[in-house]
Amino acid sequence: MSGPSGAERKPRADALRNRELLIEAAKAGFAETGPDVTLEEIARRASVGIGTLYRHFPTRDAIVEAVYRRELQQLAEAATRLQASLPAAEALRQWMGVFVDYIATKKIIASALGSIVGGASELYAASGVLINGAMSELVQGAVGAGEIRPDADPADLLRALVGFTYGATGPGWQASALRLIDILMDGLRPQVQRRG
Amino acid sequence: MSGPSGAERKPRADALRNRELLIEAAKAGFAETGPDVTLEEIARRASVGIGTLYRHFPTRDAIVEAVYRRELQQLAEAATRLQASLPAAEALRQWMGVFVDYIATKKIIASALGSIVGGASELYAASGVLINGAMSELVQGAVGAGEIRPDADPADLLRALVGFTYGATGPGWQASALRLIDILMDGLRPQVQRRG
DNA sequence: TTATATACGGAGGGTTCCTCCGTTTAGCAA
DNA sequence: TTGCTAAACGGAGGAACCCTCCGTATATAA
Repeated sequence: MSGPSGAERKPRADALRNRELLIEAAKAGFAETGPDVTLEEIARRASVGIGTLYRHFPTRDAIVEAVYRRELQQLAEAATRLQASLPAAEALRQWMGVFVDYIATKKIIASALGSIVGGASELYAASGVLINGAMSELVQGAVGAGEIRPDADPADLLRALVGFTYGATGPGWQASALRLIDILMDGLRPQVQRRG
Repeated sequence: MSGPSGAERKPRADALRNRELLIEAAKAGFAETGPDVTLEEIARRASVGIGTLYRHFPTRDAIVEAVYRRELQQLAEAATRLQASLPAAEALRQWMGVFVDYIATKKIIASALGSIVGGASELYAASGVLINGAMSELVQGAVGAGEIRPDADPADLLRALVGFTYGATGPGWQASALRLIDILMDGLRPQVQRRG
């Protein structure tokens, strides 16, 4: 399935089509039913057999990753746009707000997000690179501009940001997350002879 | 099982004993095997039948809550002690550090912690009161002493703190959480005519 | 058109959760 | 101490979900 290289054939059209149906079905299933939607339900929504689902995605995590890699691509692109149009620290702040809005809108599964950011799993490496890279760019820009403290670690901040979205089910979580971003940004201001 | 009130009998000694065995077995099972330890395994460890486990704890969440209510009691008590011996903002900082250490040592299950703090579920109401109460006391003390900004919301800070422990499996998560607490505390300092 | 590799669907088995019912046992009253 | 009965027990069996394997279908290349 990696393209025609020598003796290999290109994937059949029906397989490509079914894979796409499964990703769309999974995306809808997670959004409507939640993280515990059964794989049988996803297969049913895609009008394919359960064996087909497993053939394309050997584990539940595999289909989760496929669904969210696309979503996270858009977040990474937002970072680039914000950086091009705003002062560095303000771009960082705005991006974090976009992140929170995005999580709220797309209802990304908490455990998947943790794995994507944690980076311990090979499966989520591609998604992890996108989102970790975006945060790194933003932080480096703000540090370079002298707008946030130089000891700010992008990985720390991404963990915090993901943590602010954690439990994204309560009624006021979004407003709470945005308030926390404000406090965090205040804490990131360059220190003026505080504690050495 | 709520004590002798009128015609009701007090619980039998064997039931009380088995309930205790189940809680201890669950605690050990979560710590050794992780959040996915089977209920059959917990029953086996406690040397009781699976029906007995269900009789005492109708759902997995019920036994999780019972295990962790005790753990969280100790965290709540730590807040009281720290408040009695340290300046207000320093007590808050230290308590958050103790919280992180506690999560690391006891390996509290992330989803349970989220539910305890979120407060949406009746099941976790007792545990939630403990931990939300502790944070409220600490924040009120620090606000009253003029050591942190008056708009600091205890529920926000608790969400942040829990979020910092999220994904508490990576190699450097603990140090990262402690760094984030530092940044958060910096952000909580009373504002000096910054943004109005 | 033919041959063959790719891809399919779903039956069946494994695991875990959960209930129900026959049996046991603890506690209370006489 | 004895008898009664409600509380509590254990585990068999069924449901739900995950996962694999194999007979069949189908897309693609020659």
